[in-house]
Amino acid sequence: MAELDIAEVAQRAGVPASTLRFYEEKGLIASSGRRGLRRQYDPGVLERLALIALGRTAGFSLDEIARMFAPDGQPRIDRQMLAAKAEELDRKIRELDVLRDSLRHAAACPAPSHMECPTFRRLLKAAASGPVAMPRRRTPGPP
Amino acid sequence: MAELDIAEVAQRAGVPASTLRFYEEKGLIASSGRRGLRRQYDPGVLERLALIALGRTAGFSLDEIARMFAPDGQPRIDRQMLAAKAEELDRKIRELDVLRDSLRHAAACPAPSHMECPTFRRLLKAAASGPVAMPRRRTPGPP
DNA sequence: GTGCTACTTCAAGTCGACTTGAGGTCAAGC
DNA sequence: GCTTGACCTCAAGTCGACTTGAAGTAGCAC
Repeated sequence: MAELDIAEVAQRAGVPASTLRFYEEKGLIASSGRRGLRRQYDPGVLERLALIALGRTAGFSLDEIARMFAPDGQPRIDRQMLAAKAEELDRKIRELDVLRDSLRHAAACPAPSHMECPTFRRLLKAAASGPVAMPRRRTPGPP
Repeated sequence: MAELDIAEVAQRAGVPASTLRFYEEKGLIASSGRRGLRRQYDPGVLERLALIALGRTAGFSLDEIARMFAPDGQPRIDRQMLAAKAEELDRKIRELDVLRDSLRHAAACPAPSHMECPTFRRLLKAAASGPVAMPRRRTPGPP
């Protein structure tokens, strides 16, 4: 039989079981049944979890991802949305490119203080005028 | 006289006054005095706020940024830290590059369902094996 | 001197994605 | 049959960066 125990899904998908329960509560995944208390999953859940991980990586929220599944569970991904996200990502990448180069310069800059480095000052001006949203990192941390 | 009122600093720096108070509480900025109750700022605070914005953009936390100022208020930025952040940023950029390209492909892909597109499936596998931390957006929102 | 209004303080609330803790249950091994 | 341990539920907590709300106050115009 092909049913997977929650522990196995957790292990294979690389997420804690608590996350699986949380996703279920949010309607992102479904368990195919129970053995006693324990959730059993259809192997297809792994693909679905991969899809969720992908969506998260692309910057979609869990709610947005939830909307990407048709009621029957089939992914129903709006191509326009993907294209829009790709463009958004592209803009962000460009910004990060500039930032990375500037950081590198600042790191290598021979000016005695960063405030005396023209490149650094230019960076500052840019930062002052065009703030970019930047992230927190996901740090699940140890038990 | 060159003192700026909190409202003016807020306006010029493009952040709400509440943020300035919050930053002060965190020790990131300091007001130069008061006129009555109202905070007055030295114009240098604008540069400092730009520095903070820059740091945020680069992915530093407020606490990390706080540590980038010497007790005398002068920025004291560790070049090694900058270089490390630049490398971190570079890795992230590469990941996002791949992701963007894949999203674009998926958006343009002629397969009837995404699950039948080989590129999409490859993407999925990658997402499943190497999860990437991705951000929340800063959405200050309307009053 | 009175009002208006933009500031002030301080505590508490928000957002998203989970995690943690307390107390309970059950399949399996001995 | 009893223990063990991994799962269960449900509520509450966490993290970071702020925002919001209530209640108070001072500078300025009149």
